[in-house]
Amino acid sequence: MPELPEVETVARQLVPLVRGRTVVGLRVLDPSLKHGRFPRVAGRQVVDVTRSGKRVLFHFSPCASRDGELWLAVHLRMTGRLIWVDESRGPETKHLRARFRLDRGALLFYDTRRFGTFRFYRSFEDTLPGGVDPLSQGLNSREIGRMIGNSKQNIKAWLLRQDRLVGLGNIYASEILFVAGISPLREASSLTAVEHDRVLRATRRVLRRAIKNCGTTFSDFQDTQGLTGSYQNYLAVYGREDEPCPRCRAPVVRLVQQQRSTYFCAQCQE
DNA sequence: ACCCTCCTGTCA
DNA sequence: TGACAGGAGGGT
Repeated sequence: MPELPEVETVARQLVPLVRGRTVVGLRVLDPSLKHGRFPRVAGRQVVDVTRSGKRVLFHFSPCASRDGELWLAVHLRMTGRLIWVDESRGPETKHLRARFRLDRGALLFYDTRRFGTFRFYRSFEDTLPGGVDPLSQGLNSREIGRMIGNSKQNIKAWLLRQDRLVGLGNIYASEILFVAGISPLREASSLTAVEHDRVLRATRRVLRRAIKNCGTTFSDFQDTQGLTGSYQNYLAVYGREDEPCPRCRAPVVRLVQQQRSTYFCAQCQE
């Protein structure tokens, strides 16, 4: 469940569960999730859990007698899930890829498709994503226009880039363009200043509402600690091919851009 | 600025 | 059996 609102939801839900606890150990069951060097994490405390782009960022205190602080970025990709269990007895082991044991309880990482990654960092600066968080203060529509520049990409593909805006994925890109009333087929550089403003406003409106609803959850598994979003009930166009557009009742169109589905209303979005 | 691939599962 | 799935890095 991996776009900005889902990752934000995961991070927020983990804070009260793991903050202040001491790590007993980390066991990696699937070596392919390891990226970069893996320092020793046992004995450190979890200082905080936040979101960095689409990654869940764990901040660890220094070890008693070792070097400095440590950060771990967990990227859930398509199917990664972080599940908290109080008793480590008898949890589901299918697709279990890593296990964090804390002083009480454990944090389990499940990932069916095994695209997820763990990456450790020695400094906070190194964890910073390449793009701008769309919910960050200070971002304005002029900056959107500047980032788009003369990009020849279609605006849907541009929104999916993580080196400009971070956090948008396939669901929210379609939803944002619907709210903004802009066709996903438009060349990014063709957007006007007014449309840059509509894109930014739509982005923030959609993301905030999705976060308020704990994100979008398709599969009907319920995560141990209530990681079940409800925003799927509010999706205007995503996954709704041939259903009536909520604004004009014309059938929602599905098309493929960059090998990924895009949904939009050909009547309302120009 | 694309297309493919990584991996596993589900559904028509 | 083939299309498709919330992602992104690598190659052309």
